[in-house]
Amino acid sequence: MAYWLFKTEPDAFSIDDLKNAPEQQTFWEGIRNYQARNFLRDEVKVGDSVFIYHSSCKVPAVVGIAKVVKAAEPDPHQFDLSSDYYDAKSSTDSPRWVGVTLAYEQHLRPVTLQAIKANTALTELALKKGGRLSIMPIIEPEWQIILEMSGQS
DNA sequence: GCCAACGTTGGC
DNA sequence: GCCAACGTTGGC
Repeated sequence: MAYWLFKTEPDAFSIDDLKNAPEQQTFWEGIRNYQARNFLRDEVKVGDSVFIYHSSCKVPAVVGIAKVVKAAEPDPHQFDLSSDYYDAKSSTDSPRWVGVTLAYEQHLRPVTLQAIKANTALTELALKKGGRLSIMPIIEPEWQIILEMSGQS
């Protein structure tokens, strides 16, 4: 059982989109970064908990929680010529990119990047290090701290 | 829209 | 396999 933070641009796909999706689930598509891919493929497991983080928006923040309901499988967009995520160097024999399926759990009172940066108890969080990673691990104590910061625990 | 930080690419 | 150039990300 592990904890993760997934970034998303709310203009493209927000926590509300996840909540409103069929069965409140979505295939987390379009990860095109090797480090993030390796996490998805090797370490993200069914049952893991995920903070949804909104980036590239007015108030970057952790806005909710989702659960992993399906382990990594090939991202079909990499084979779709008409997709922005198309990758000519990937093949169906050995797909380069994968995605997992997430299920909506709950909204949180947003925990802003500003607040996260200001919290000296959060020392390990990759977000603080200006990481551009779209998927990053969170250690359990820091997951709890962020939960408490949102007023839930 | 700027810019810093980081990842990826490609020449050698 | 190094490293410079280039592209992308994402906060401000």
